[in-house]
Amino acid sequence: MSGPGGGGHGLYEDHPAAGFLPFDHDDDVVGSFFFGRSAASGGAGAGDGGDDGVGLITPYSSITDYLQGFLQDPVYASSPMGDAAVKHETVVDHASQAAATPNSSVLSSSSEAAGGDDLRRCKKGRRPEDEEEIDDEGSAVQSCKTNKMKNKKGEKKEREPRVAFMTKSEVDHLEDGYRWRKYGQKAVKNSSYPRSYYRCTAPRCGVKKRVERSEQDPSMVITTYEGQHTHPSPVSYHVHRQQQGLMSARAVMAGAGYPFGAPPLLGFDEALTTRVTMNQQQQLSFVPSIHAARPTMPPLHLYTPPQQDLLPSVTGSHHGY
DNA sequence: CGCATTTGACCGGCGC
DNA sequence: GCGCCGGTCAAATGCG
Repeated sequence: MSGPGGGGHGLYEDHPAAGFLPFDHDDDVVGSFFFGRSAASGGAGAGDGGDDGVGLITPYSSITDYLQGFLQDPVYASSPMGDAAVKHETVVDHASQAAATPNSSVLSSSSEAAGGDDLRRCKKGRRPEDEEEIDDEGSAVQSCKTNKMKNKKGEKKEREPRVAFMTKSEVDHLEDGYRWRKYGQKAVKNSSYPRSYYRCTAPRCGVKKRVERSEQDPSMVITTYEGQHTHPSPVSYHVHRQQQGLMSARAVMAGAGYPFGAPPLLGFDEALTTRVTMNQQQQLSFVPSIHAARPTMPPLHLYTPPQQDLLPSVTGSHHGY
């Protein structure tokens, strides 16, 4: 295979662009950027000035919230980067709201709030010819990677907005309320941990996510979402099976004036608690937030729900719903 | 049996 | 131009 596996220059240690990293290009950067920033600056994005590319997103209580909120939020979707080819990165520290989401943080980037979710499914490789596929909705789908990477004018294709979460977890694949199918795994450079590739199993939903462990802190899982779900989270079904704990948690969110309304779903949080429930021994190492790891994170405008037991006891099946 | 995962191969982008 | 590397495909395999 082409698996590089080891060696190389330390992206994590000394990425040249510490202040502003082209997030959309290499997710190794996620870790690098994140830690670099947190360690280097209390603000101003660790960098050579002028770079206000790094901002703080407010209040999302979970990955699910991001998936359904951030990616659709016009404010961030159309984003400050305007038409420039510049990428915009955003950081949210979910650890600050430890109670609600004990240990996840977020990075995000969008290269242009491009929505095109029709760039999926590209029969690359053994494809004998460059045929064009028609997807279920009748729209032409570029069927090869070449086309996927470039638009008709030969320009580089714009990547879909991406959001990365760092979560302290012992399991790699965090439940977030959606169903995912793993379609690949690769060893990544400068990391002893492989990166797994998942795609949403829902028909016509081109959302992908990548999961990898932080080389610097193996207890941290970096989950990068790309794209936007075109369907509601199947976890809603699961929610119905929840005890009031979770439901009340949602109520709290709503009642507290949650900026985008109560999170449609609490899939991720749910997953967290689910996992804890499933494997008690994980609980001890799972709970501590990443606060300790990143003490210099600036204060964020984070939503902190009126405290209650936001971690309902959940009887979880391991599946998303 | 159907679906998910594993895994080696392949392709394109990009840096040198 | 070449090689490295990330990303994806798809056959094989595993599992419920």
